[in-house]
Amino acid sequence: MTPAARRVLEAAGRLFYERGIHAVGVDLIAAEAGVTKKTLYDRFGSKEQLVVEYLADRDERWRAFLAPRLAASASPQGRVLAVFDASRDWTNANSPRGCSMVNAHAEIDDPSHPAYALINGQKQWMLTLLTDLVRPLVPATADSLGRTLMLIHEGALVAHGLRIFPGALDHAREQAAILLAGAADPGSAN
Amino acid sequence: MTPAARRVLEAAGRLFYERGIHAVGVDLIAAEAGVTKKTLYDRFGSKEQLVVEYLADRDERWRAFLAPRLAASASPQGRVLAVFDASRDWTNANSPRGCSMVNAHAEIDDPSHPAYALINGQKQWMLTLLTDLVRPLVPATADSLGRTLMLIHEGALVAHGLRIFPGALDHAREQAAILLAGAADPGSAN
DNA sequence: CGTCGAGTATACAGATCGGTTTAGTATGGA
DNA sequence: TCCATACTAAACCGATCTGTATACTCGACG
Repeated sequence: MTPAARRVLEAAGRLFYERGIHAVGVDLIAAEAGVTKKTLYDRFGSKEQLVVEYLADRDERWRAFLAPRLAASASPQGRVLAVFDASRDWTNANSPRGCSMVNAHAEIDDPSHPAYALINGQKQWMLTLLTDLVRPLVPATADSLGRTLMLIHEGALVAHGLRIFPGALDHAREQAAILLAGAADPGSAN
Repeated sequence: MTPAARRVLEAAGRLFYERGIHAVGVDLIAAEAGVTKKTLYDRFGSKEQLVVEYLADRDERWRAFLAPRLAASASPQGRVLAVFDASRDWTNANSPRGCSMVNAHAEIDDPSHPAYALINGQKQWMLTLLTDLVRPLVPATADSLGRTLMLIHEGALVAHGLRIFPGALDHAREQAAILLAGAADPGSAN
């Protein structure tokens, strides 16, 4: 990726996330990147493709942010909680307005849009991750617990983005810890 | 509200929800409503105001949908579960693409936009409702349990809208029931 | 009978949209 | 030296955007 392309992607990412995809025009992106529209179209071809690369880049950076924290956790419980810790730090630093995938989904109705598969894939990856992390703890009910953790996690991202109440991700982490403790205990419902 | 205004609001609500607010122009709304643009602007004044009335109307209809189900439940537990049941039926009938408030929020960056207060008010209303419903059960920890239920509920709406896994609202209801059962039990955490 | 509100039809305005085109500059490697 | 790549500058395209203006019809109501 050329330096100009990197600046375009940075500007597009910032503007798309803060103002919404349809609300941001390519002229503004080019201007903010200090680049002409010709360069933008030479590198990305279309606004649609730029949207796809924006989402792919954000997902990639999130996974790179999460990976070392997962690797640093020794226990399954610790790894699940590391996901919530990482989400808290990530949202505080990069996502005041909630999940970029969810927000982008709100603006894209066409399921054949190339961003659709990316958005769905990202959520499936998170669900699979959480489910796989709890499988050693609760082999029989890993799917159910994974889904519950997913709901709490997604709910916390929304609550954070809409400022429903402060500390949503901390609260989510607490509840996740309780669920994990209850799951480890044999006589528990789930 | 005149018949033409009602048709405009119906068309706007359908199109805004299905395609996104910025993706739908007033010309299309007027055409779908079988109305001229002049009539639309005579009744609503601006697209922004139409957006506000779209969200207000949807919120009003949701509350009207929920109210009798709450009234029909005798116990606090039953009323909380009635919220999840109502959400499941409502989303199946009206919200294949998730919460209209969350989706609208993704498209509105300006906190001074009149829709902002409406969106925030709707979420605060839901949080207060859930918290007040569990207060008789757990007077000391109602705020915490209300927030947890809110996270699960919002997460389920997102999971439903993004098709993360099927039956998200049923799963949310199950988990809510477990939380309520655990909360009623004295020796429990939370 | 007269008036007023609600509506249609249509043209228009100015801005912005995504995207293209033409022309030219600077750089670095074969 | 030659040539491809990366870029700037700026004009241009047709379409669409929100919003307005003009002129008219129709029915209800006093």
